[in-house]
Formats: sequence, C-alpha cells, structure tokens
Amino acid sequence: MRIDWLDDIVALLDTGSVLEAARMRNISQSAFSRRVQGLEDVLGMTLVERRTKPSRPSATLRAHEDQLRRLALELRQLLKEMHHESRTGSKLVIIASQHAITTSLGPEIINALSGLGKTHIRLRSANLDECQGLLLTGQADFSLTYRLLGEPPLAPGSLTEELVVTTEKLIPVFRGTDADSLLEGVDGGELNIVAYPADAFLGLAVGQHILPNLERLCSLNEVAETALSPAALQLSRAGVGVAWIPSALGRADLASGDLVDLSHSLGSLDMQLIASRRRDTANRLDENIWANLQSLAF
Amino acid sequence: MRIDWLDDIVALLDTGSVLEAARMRNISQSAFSRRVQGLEDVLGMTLVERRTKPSRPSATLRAHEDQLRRLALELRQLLKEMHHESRTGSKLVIIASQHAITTSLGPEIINALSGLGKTHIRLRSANLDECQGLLLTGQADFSLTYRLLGEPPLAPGSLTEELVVTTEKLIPVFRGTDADSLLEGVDGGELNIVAYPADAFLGLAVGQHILPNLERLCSLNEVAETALSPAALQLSRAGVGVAWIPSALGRADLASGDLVDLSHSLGSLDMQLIASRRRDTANRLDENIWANLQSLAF
DNA sequence: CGATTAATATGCAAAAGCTGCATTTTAGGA
DNA sequence: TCCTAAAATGCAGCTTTTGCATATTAATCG
Repeated sequence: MRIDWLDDIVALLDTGSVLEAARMRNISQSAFSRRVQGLEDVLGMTLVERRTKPSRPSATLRAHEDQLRRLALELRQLLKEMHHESRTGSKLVIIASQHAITTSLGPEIINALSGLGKTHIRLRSANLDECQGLLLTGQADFSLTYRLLGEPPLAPGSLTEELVVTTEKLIPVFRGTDADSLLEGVDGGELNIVAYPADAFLGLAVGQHILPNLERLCSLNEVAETALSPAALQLSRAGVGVAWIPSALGRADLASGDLVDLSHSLGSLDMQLIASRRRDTANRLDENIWANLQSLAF
Repeated sequence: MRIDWLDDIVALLDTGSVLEAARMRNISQSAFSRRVQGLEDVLGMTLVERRTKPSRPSATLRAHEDQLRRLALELRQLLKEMHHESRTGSKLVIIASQHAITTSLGPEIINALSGLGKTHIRLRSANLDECQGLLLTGQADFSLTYRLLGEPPLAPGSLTEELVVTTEKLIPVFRGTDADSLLEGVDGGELNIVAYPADAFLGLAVGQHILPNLERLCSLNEVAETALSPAALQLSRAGVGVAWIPSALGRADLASGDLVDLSHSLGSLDMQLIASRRRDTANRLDENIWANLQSLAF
C-alpha cells in the first residue's frame, strides 16, 4: 500500500525534474516516470511539462505548490503523531505559545501540566497570527497568548473560547549595579534601550504604550534590537540598555539583584496570559488540561 | 494507483464499522478488511478496535478525527480545484469574504474582478475568524473583511498585508412610508429594531457602538434577530423595525424610496472594507487582482 | 449456556499494478 | 546534423489487490 504519493509530487516540486525526483524517492527513473503518469491519470491533470527536456512541474502544480507542500507536511506530522500516540498510549497535547511566552512562563506551564493523566505536552512556539491559525486548524489543542490589559476580549460566540490564566507585567529592567546612575541621567537626558522589532507583539506593546510617554522625558537611544526576550534580558543584564521583559522571565535575576525593576520611573504594562481552545471539538480528551489551566496560579 | 486512502479512514469514522465503510467505498467487505489491515501495517498503528463486534474506530483514530476529516476535505478540494484549472486553463481565485460583505458589496466586487485575464473568482463566505484562517492556510487567496473606522489596523510585518478597498457606512434604515411617524415617537418612547446576534460582526458593531447611545434616548424593542443582513433589510422594509445594514446592500431600495436612511437621527457607523493577502506567497499569479482591488472605487 | 446471527478474517486464484533492466524516443546544445 | 542527457516504453518478473467462498469470532436471544 502506497500512501506517500503526495511526497512524489513534492519531490517533483523540490527537484524540478523527473530524474532528480526519482533519485530523491529512491526509485528507478523508469518506475518513477510511470508513477507520475499514473498520478496524472488518476488526478486527471498534467503534473509535468514535457515539452522541455529537463521537464518541469506544470503550471497548475506550481500554482498550488504552497498548498501541496503544506498538506503533505501536515499529513506527515499528523500520522507521526498518531503513530507515536498509538505506540506509547499517551496523548500528545500541543500548545501553541506566543514566542515571548515560550521563554517566560512556558517552562513553568509545561511543568505544571506534565504528568496529568497519560498526556505529553508539547509547546509550539509561534507568533500571534500563527498561534491563532494553529488553533483554528486543529494543529494545536490550546494556545497561550498575551493580551494587554484593557484590550477588547474575544467576541462572545467566536469559534474559540478563552480564559485568563494569570496576569503579568511587562517591566523595564537594567543591570543592578548601574540602575541608580542610569535613572539620574534620564530626565532631559538620554536613555539607552533594547528594543523589539515593530512586528513582534512585544515591540508593538512597548512601542505604542511605553516609548511615546518616555520620549517626552528624554531622548531614546535604540542601542540594540532583538525579537527574543531572553536576548533582551541578557543585553540589559550586560548594561547595554533598558529592556522591557515579562516579569516571569526576569524573576531569577531580579531576586538575585543582577537585574533591577525600573517600573516606577519608566513605566510598565499589565498583560493577561490568555489560554484559548476551540469550542466545537467533539473529543474532549484533554478536558483536565483546561481545568488545570484554570486553576494555575503564579 | 490508489490515492484515496484517507477516504477509507474517513469512511471508517463515518460509519463506525468495517462492513458499512466497505459499502460506502463500493468494495467488497473482504477487500476492505484487507485494505484496513494494509493501512494499519503501513501506518504502524491500530485503526479499528476489533475486540467488539461491529468493530469501532480506534481511540487514536477518534482522537484525531477532526484533523483527518479536515485534511481529507482540503485535499479533495485542492485536487478538484487543480483538476478544474488544468482542464479549463483558467486560474481559480478564492476570496474569503465576511458574510455581511458577501451580500452587500460581494456581487459588485465579483463583477469588477471577473474576466481579468484567465481567472475565475469564487467568493467563499465565512465569519471573521474563518476568513483569517482561510487566508493564513492558503485556502483563500484574498480576504474581504469589514473593520470599524478607528479600530487599530494590522500590525506591520504581520503574515498578511492589507489595503482599504473602500469605506462604507452601516446605516439604520426603515420602510419609506412610515419613517417619519417612527421618528416622531422615538424621543422618550419606544423603538422597534431588528438586531444581529451578538457573536456576528455586525451584532458586535451595532451592539457596542450604536445601541448604548440609543438606549439613553428611548427604550429599544428587539422585534427580530437575524444573522443575515439581507433578511434584516427585508424585515425593515416590511416595517418590522429599524435595521442597520451596509449602505451598499440597501442602495437599490434607498434609491427607489422603499427604504429611508435614518442615520441623522439614529446614528451610523463608518466601516472600512479591507482586502488582505498573505505576504509570503511565492507565486504571484494574481497580482493583477490585487492591483485591481486597489483601484476599485464604489 | 448453547444456538443463532451478524461482522470480520482468511485461503485461493485471477486480475491488476509496480518495478527494474534494456532500449527507444525526444529535446537541447554544439 | 550529430551528440548528449532526459524521459518514455517493451518486457518479464514480482507484488498487491480483489472477489468469492468459507472459516472465525463476538453479540444476542431464547
């Protein structure tokens, strides 16, 4: 039984030639040639353009290349997952988690949820859009996202339902030894900051709600930019500039005094950690995960 | 060449028994039984639970039923689409359109875009969430959604880019003959309205930005509720109550006098019609559609 | 608990499909 | 026009799939 004909097509797209694709699929050229013909026959369409000599994928194929690759990938992943579950008997629960969360509260959440019944937790890090997509397409069972306090909650009756796991602060931090001298120079002077790119969630949050206010007090100097909040933390710990990080991420360094929380002078943001799941799902095999998310406290 | 093994699995899920599934797939029971065994062999997992007599889909299968069905469906649709394109030589461009738009500006947009090169336009009506999902998963090439004027635009650098096709108003309308008498009774009195469900986009818009203000003037009487803006239009035309509809939807009736626009006394909402597409797509076969969307004027 | 019934599995032979090898056909390049 | 590399095809052997008839096995009912 051959179930991997999609991979044949992807191989065609990857290599752009029948011969190369055959090599990639570990089969003789002649056999692969006939496979392609058989597929064309069944699908009722031309897959390769034979007018040219290293023959190329047909226009139709190329037009839908993205879709085909995506479906092939999703199918592979799903089967792998099912296979694993079937062998170990434990359900794999996938949580789509916004990048910033993966590195802050992610570990604690995994710890808190692991070992609940026969489940394995997998955190899948993605940006906000992607988390939404993963959830809606059933590729993730839950999503964890940040929302600024005050932003509108989910519309009632949407396809997903949500719950506030905890609230957290986005706080400005700086190396403990130099924090005082830094603050002295702020008013009317200059402030070195570690920024996030504008297209990241944290970049948007800081850029819209923090920096505009600060810019009226002093001139801001973007010394570094990174999309990774742990990197921002390291930079501020090294004295490069002030970084805004989720409080959970800085907990250890704040406790040890390596970092100092500058919220009172530079301003912080309140965020909610939102857990979401689809409403419709018929098979609620992971109801207790949801229940546990509700009762988590940080 | 058999490419439809996913349908075998779906048939198993549909019928819950091997015999019924075999019937559904038009194949003898014995042959299907062996197909299932072959699949189980290749996939390395149990598909049916044989301990019971009308044997049932295995736990693993049921746990991933949604995903399997979705992939099977998407695959079928994709192949059908490719087949059609391959036969007719014309590209099918799918536009995910918010329900409210499908019935208001949808027809005009289709007309405006049809016959652009060798393309066929298909409008796929969905709610806001679903439009987003369809776009992100490549199941739609574009999406058309409403956004209230003043709501935040898309974050820069997101996975999608957007453009404002036009602006439109959400206006209160009522049957032309009785509009005057209706308005007289409003102040301090009662107003019959046709409402949208709170979980629909229009329901959210009207419920949050219009009704709260009106409620201070008079008491509102929700005479009817429908998710379909054309139905709301008909109801208001029949004198049931005031309905808020996209202005494009009511254009004809407003021109003929059957409906009257009550914006000045009851308040209206400005909306933008937003077109979106993914950024990344490598194959820009429909660049001219996007260009035409930009230049559309209503 | 045994007989009955319905669902699933299996032995078997025919049919269909797939594969590799060797060879031919075809497109692109010199 | 000839040469080269890519794709197609004839062919024989091998594997898979299928339907039929039949055997097993689980549920049901007296």
